[in-house]
Amino acid sequence: MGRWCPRLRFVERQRTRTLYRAAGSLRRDTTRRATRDGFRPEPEVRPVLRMSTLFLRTLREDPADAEVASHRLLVRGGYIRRAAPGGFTWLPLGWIVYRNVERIIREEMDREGFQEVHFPALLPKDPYEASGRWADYGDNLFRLQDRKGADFLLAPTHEEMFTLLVKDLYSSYKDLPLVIYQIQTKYRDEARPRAGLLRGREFVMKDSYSFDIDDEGLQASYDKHRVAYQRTFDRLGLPYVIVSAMSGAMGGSASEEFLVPLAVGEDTYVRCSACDYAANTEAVQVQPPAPIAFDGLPAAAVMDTPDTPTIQTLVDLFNARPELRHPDREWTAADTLKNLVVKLRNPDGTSTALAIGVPGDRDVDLKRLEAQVGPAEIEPFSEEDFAANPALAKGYIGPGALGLENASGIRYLVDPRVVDGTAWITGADQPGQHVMNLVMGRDFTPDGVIEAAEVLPGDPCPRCGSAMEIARGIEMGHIFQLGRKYAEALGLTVLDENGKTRVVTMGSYGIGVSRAVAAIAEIGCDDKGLIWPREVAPADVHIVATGKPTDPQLPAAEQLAAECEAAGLRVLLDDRVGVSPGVKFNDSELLGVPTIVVVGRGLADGVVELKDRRTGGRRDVPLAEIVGLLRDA
RNA sequence: CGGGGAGUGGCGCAGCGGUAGCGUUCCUGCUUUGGGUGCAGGAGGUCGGGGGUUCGAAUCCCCCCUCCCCGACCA
Repeated sequence: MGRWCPRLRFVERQRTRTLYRAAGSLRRDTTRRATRDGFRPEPEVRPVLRMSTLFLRTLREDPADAEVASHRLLVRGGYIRRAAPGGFTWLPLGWIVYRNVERIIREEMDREGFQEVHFPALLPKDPYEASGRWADYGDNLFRLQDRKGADFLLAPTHEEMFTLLVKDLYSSYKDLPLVIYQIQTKYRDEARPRAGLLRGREFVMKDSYSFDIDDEGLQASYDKHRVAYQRTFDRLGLPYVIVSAMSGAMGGSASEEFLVPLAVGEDTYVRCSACDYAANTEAVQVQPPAPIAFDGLPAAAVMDTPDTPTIQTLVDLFNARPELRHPDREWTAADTLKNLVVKLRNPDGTSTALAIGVPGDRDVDLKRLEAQVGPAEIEPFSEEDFAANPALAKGYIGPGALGLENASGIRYLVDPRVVDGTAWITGADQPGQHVMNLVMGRDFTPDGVIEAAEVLPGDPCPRCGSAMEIARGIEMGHIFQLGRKYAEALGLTVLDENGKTRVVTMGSYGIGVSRAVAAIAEIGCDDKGLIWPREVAPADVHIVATGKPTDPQLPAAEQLAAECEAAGLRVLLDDRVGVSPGVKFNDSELLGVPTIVVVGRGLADGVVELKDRRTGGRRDVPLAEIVGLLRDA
């Protein structure tokens, strides 16, 4: 890393940019890339994009197979085109937008001193076999064979390759810390690709990996990414919520997701209405209530409760029968303890039964459960399984039979709300019988606690106790302290200052690049079309020439476009002849360049119309002032 | 992988045993030029694929593929 100092380079870049801008010879956000030899500016002037020759066809109607706004509008606006199940072709405008997004991400990575590399997407099986992921990844992994029958895969992420690369080249603590990243096409054989770019089987991801000697170093690398991601999403114009995520069985500790709040998103998260707590539902930790003393609690009693197969019928029965009624109030589902038995399919192919007890007013959330028991997968407990375990009375299962020490021998875990001294109505392990006043800690003792009950709106925040709300979002980024799992599996060690071998600790950090394009489109659009933030837009200004082919508007627009180009602005010029103004206006709104200039009937008075795509606001501006206005905008 | 819907010119749709249609797009000519202008002429389709039934299949039957929506999984 020695000689190359990105931080310094960045400062230098800023300075040069200011100079260029002052000279009016550089477009505002010109792309400049870091290389070992210094900064190499791209061509300083981008030629005007002319709609008369642009490889573009906008559609008058929505494509029928597109549901979400971003998919609909990106196809209709001629940005992308479906080419394969879960795969899209980028057309010229789309590719410009895509590269802008990529550039912003790259700049923010480089700014932190992270270094870019590039792996193949097509990889041999061996490293993934060594890490165990060849088996663990399951059907989502694209697998193929070469002509000799050797196994390959199309990489879904590159932890193994990064780990091996560093192992290849580095062997001393002096080489660390290190962060390297790539922007790569990734492949996942999604069961259901959908929503256009939001979830494809081929997509582009920026993934970076940090390598540190100790936990403090890992934390520092993690924090750097956190900050870099915040800056990146700000520049992309994407609102986001940072939520705690499950690091689960992956062996990591800290893990956070950057979610863009969108109803079309597939991630459910909770957010506190009072404090800044936010978490993926899988990661929500319930705050257990205080235990209750056993003194004075009535004794448990078994009751005949025929025809009560559901929680609701059970509660109704208890409220209806005088001898079962609660002395002070109506019974509710929250007074019951619901017990569910599932089968865990372990990665090694074996199965274990697991029983879960949750308050009867909520269901078991299979996603939360799976996050807790991963990498095992959940299967329903079948009729045959019930038959094989006679201690279980289906529909009347209770703590009396559950537990490693009890008749069923099935491990029994309960919700954190089930604390010592709480009394429950629950199954009595005999058909048609329930037990009431069964007290936790006195009458039964489960094998442990599990976070598997569903999270409901209004549940108390684990941090401050205020009511939480539930929202949907799309995962745009994930930062994750991997720890030593991959380094251990693949033997990545370095010598420390005492000459002792140390296993390196790692972090992995991803941003969905192609997904970001869709998310930005989704966030910004309206019923007329797309609205890009300026930095990712395909142009700074969309100049529309109206009037007959022989009118002065077209030459005036050409002239204006040339002046803008010279001033460093990126221009999209609608110079199509014989296209009516209505069509041009509609296209300009569909395409979503943030600023639109109409060279039209005001030209006779020396003015053009300046339109803001987002607000719809428009005003006449003297032709002579327009370039300055745009440049300073 | 379960449940539901659908595949017919670039796009949107109709046709549901008897010669493949409409709108839009595209091409030509005229017309129009501040919100998808009007008129006329034209181009463009292995009716998702394969098998079967039938004198005859876009249409009926079987298998497969693909797309969309809701669930189970992921940036």
